[in-house]
Parts: sequence; C-alpha cells; structure tokens
Amino acid sequence: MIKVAIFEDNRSLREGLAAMIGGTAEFECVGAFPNCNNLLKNITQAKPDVVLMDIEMPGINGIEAVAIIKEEFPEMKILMETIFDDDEKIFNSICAGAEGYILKHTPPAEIMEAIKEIHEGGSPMTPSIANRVLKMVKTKPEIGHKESFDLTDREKEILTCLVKGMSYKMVADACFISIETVNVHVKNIYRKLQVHSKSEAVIKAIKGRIV
Amino acid sequence: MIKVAIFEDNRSLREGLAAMIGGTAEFECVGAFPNCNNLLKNITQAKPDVVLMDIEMPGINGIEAVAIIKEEFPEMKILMETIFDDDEKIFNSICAGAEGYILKHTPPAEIMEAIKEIHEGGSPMTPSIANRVLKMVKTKPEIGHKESFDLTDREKEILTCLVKGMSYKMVADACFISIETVNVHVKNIYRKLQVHSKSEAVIKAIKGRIV
DNA sequence: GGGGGGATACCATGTTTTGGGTATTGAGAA
DNA sequence: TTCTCAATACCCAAAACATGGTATCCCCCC
Repeated sequence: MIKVAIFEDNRSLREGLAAMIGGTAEFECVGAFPNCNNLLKNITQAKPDVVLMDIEMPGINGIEAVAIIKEEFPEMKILMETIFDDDEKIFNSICAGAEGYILKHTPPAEIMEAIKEIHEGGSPMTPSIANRVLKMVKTKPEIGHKESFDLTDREKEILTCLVKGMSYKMVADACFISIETVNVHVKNIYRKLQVHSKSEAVIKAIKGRIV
Repeated sequence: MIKVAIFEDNRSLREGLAAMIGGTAEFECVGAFPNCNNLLKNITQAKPDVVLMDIEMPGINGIEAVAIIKEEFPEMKILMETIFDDDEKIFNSICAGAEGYILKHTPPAEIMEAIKEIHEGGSPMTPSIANRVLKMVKTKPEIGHKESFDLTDREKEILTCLVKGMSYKMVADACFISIETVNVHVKNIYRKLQVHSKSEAVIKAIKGRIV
C-alpha cells in the first residue's frame, strides 16, 4: 500500500488524481492539497511515501516545496508534474531533490506506473524529459575522465578547500595545520596535476571532477 | 514490428536474447553478433531500429561502438547493457549517444519493455542508473541560475580568460592590453562578483555559469 | 631494523595578485 | 555641451602565492 499525497492547484485535476489513486488497491491517497501554504503541516499529518507535486502553483511553487520537503523528509519520494518541459524547471527540480518528472498529459495508467516506480527507487520520467536530462549530462564532458592524478586523501582534502575559494591561511585553519604544511601539500598537488597556480588547480579539480 | 540487433559476447546470453526477441510478435531480431569487428557492415545489413549493446566486449567495446554507430546512423536507438553500474561507463555511454542503459540482471520482460520505450523515444534506465544520472546533473549547476552580475563584455572576456587558468600577463597578451588594464578589469570584476581572489572569481564564474 | 611514503613544519626568495590611488580617451546620454 | 562610463594605462605597497630547500615523526612493509 503506497501512501500518496497530492499538491495541485487545479481542482478538477486534483480531485481526479485523488479519486484515481484512492480507487486502486495498491495506492492510498493520504491528502490532496491545492497549495503549499501549510506544506510541512500537511506532510507531517499525511505521512505519504510519495508526493505528487505540481510545479506551477500560486504561493510557494512546486520546486521550492520540494526543497522544503527534502530538507525535513529526505527519504520521501517526490514526483514532479508539470505542463511545460523547459530545461530550467527540470534542472531546478532535480537539484531540489525530486526523483521523477512527468508531464501532465501523461495518461492515468502511466502516472500510476510512475508512482509505483518511484516508490521502488526508480526515477520515472516522460521520454521528452529523459532526453533533456541526458542532454544536460552531455553538455558536461568532464565528469567522464575522472583522472585520479594519484592524490592522497589529505591532498584531496586540501584541494577541496581550494575549490571552495579558500586562501592558504583559511585552509590551514580549517585543516588544523600550519600554513607551511598547506604550502607543501599545494606544491605536491601542483606537481601531480601539472599546474602552476591555484586557479589552474581549481579549474582542473572542478572539470576533472576530482573533488 | 521493431527490428532489434544484438551485440553481446556471451553466447548463451546472446542466444537467449535473440530467442526472446524473435519469439515475440512485436519484435524482430535482425542480427546477433558476438563482437564489433564488423560493426558497420553488420549494422548496414541488419538495419535495426534498436541496438542492444553490451558494454564489456573484447576488441571494440560497447561505448566505442555506440560512437561509431551514432556517427553513421544518428537516428538509431541504442540500449546499453552492462553488469556494472559505474559512473564512468554510464557517463561515457550517454556522451557517446546511447539512449538507454540497463543492467544485465534486468528481467526479460523489462528488457522487452525497455526496447519498446526506447523505440518510442524514451530513455529507459534501471532505477539505480537513473539515480546516478540525476546525481550527475546535480553536480552541474550551470544550466540554472545564470546570474548576470552586470559584467561588461570586456569584463566577461577577461573573466573567461581567468577561467582558462591564465595569469594576468597571459590575459594581457591575449587581449592586447597592458597588465595594468587587466588589473583594473579584474578589480571591477571582483567588486561585482563580491570576491577577493582569482580562484573565487573562477569558481563563481563556473558555478554561476557566467562564462 | 631499515627503507619508503605521507604528513607535518620551517626557511628563503622571487613572482603574482590584491586593493588603493590617478589620469586620458572616446561613446553615448542628459 | 557637459557628464557619465567603459576601457585604457600607470604607480605603489601589502598580501598571497609559487618554488626551491631541509628536517622530523609515524606507519607500514620488506
């Protein structure tokens, strides 16, 4: 029995979804809300396994809502629902922590299927969405490589600090070592990465996905 | 009738898949090959709609094969199949152009389902793969935000140079201006970005997708 | 029990960067 | 026209960084 909560401002759509979910043996609709004004209260009371979240909503929008829910209940699965499939929304939803993303014109049977999949740990996506997600990954050719450069754990730690924009002094404080030691580590990092400045190292770390 | 070609070095698996696909009304197996030695020839003759491609193969591996196929037949759908779900392989497969990615332990019925989905323009992925893909997207904040910071064109140009790891001197040479002018621009960039070092600026530029 | 490597620390020196000035020129707005 | 602003250029001092050393400690492995 998968417990589902719905956030959807369109009344007929909301009631339709609730009826559909409530009318199935596998699912239980534990709440259907027109907005996110009482988001955490609603969620806390309903205790759903899966949240069906409309993106376009007055007041707190769906993407903000995802962030709020995930902050409090990270294990809760969230399936975004929208009429538009624009990259910005998809991207921001994913970043906020949503597991799935479907378009509203998706037939009911597939919505049910998606809820089941997301509950099982999958990431259901409308084909057009999936394609856009793949494109997003493609535009970042650097994740691949993952050249190791044989950095030691400590060196990776230092490098991570540098990627946060810290100065030697800040790194020293953060790692509880002297500035001189930071200096030594940085020297070794430069040698292994074959660079000669902090920014080069930072760039290589980000692009080469070392950190 | 979806025409499917199989590339899989394990004989029993290959024959099993071929039998399964051939035994269904919706699918037709137009070829089953143990390696990619005659890749283009095989593909040209078989003319499949969907290619089922094993990643781990002697000789030309599955990822290289995808790139080759996509080069010649960009509209052909390719479903990757593997025993491992490591990020590197997933990422490289996606970059090479594969539309789907499933693990070998996926039950036959779901493999058939995935073939149908990929043929319809979807991107079927094993849940664990989908999760990794979403994580890859998350590490890539560039599509979102896009804060402008009101940089002038020249300043963006300078910043772009910095993001390439260049020193002031190199920027000066590249932009045909004096080092002093670079200095002035950098100062202005720092003020607008509210940072106080080159690496901070570089980081903000990359993450904020300014460049 | 010695050798290698990683982490620590310090010294010295030169270069680069940072942040504070001032000043000229040309384009476009008031 | 005058004024603002981007772009150019220069000066200077302090801070941060880059690069070359040496040296100690500890752990693991041979």
